[in-house]
Amino acid sequence: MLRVRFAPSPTGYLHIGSARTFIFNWLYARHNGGTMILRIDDTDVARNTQRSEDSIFEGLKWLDLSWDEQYRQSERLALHKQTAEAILKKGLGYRDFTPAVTDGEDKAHEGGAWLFNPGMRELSDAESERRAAAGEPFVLRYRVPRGTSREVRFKDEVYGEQTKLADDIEDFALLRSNGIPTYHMASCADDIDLRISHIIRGQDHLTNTFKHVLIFEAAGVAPPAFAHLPLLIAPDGAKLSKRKHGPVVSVTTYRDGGFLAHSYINFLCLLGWSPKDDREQMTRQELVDVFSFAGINRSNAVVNFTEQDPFDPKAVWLNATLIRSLPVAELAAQLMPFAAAAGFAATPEKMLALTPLIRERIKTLKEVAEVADFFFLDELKPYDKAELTPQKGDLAMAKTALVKAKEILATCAFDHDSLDAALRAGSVELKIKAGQMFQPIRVAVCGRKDAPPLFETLVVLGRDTCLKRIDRALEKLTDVA
RNA sequence: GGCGCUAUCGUCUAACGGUUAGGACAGAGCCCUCUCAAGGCUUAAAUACGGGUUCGAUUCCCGUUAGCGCUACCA
Repeated sequence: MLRVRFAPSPTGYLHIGSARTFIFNWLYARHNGGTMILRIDDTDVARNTQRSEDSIFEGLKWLDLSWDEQYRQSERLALHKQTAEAILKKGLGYRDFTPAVTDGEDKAHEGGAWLFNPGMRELSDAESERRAAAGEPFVLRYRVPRGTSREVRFKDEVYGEQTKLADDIEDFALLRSNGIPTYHMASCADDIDLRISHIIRGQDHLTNTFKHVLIFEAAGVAPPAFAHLPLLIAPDGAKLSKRKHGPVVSVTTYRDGGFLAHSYINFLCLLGWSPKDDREQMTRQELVDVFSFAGINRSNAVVNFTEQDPFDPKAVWLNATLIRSLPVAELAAQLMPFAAAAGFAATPEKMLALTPLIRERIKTLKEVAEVADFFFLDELKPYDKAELTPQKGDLAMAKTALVKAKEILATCAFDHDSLDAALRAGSVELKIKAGQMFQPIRVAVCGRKDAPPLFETLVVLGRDTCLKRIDRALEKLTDVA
């Protein structure tokens, strides 16, 4: 039975790299009909926060990818300790009574090679038991084979055969002096207990895997399959970090920026993985169908953001194309909360009417605020009357066009074709080009030159609003001859 | 420092010994057009460096360089 897990630790918000790890796990599980498990790795009591956990769930909820089972490591401590103690009993671990280094400054083995503490490693069982019984705090370490030329090995589904000399692996901790298991211990004990068959995670764990193989071995279990993912990095090559790169690394930044969850997923899939043909825009089902470890790359991928623009242009493009391909009703519904956030009194009916006019003009849902403002504003934002000037014309031409338009709009049937015909006829009558006729009207009703096609816009706006706005424009032109 | 991983256009990537090194985003130009978009077409842009192996290397091997990761009683 194929079982995979996503195991975030609640020490920060849901990170873009974690989101991709989650997605790849999900894709692999769904592709193979396996089980997707969410496990909250909260063994670092000091750094866990509720806020962080909330943000992880918030991000996962937005992604809208399901999981089948859920666990919390802090509720499974007994199992972890039990597994650690079994390792100690087998003689594969030992107690290290060296006091913890308290001040961060003294980073112990700076530059030097720290592999193990000989004195503690060789403590006799009797001595070790005696000191433990006396209540002396200790950290439980794995007794990594020394001087045996033993090689620890595993096959990574992405990086291939991996080997490392046991002599190069330090005696890592299993249990802290407060009795809480370390990440390595808790993670492996849970992976064993939850019968995880494939561990899919970031490449930052590639070298940790040798330790994990040792733990599985000590527990007498065959290790699962491993697939490490290339890391997501910043344009400067550095690892993505909250402190250095700010909110760009958070999943919710994309959500709040007006991205559709699926375009974000699609974008993330393209980072470090490829379907090996030239497809880039793929549906969820297509991704599930084609996903495999064979398509995963080995080199880190840059998330291309800048200080001015937090979003990768490719993600934006993917989002824009998905917005355009969505059924109008669905897009309109997605737009509603963003319109509300912009302070627009948007009704579903009105949104439905204007969505076809803006769908090709917005790259994110959030842009509804700038692109569709004139559909909602009672009073247009102030604009310079010079804006009313038609191409190759002047304000006088704008004025005559508007006067004519007012006359036409007052009586014309308010549908696309009638308006088209009447306004074009108007321009012929005035002996100006159609474009010169349309431009002043557009600016008068929209407040700017960049706007959706004119007739549809007029229809959605309605006769009253159009006439009122043309009047307002003409007021600006009272002193024009 | 030790150990490990990686290296194709600015970015994401394709080419699992033989290609004019392909696609996409971003850029530039043209077309379409009532503005803005969307769309269509065109264009510029890459195999880190040095050695091998081979009839032939982006591809295999070695070295150099660079980047990243691990080296915590963080995960």
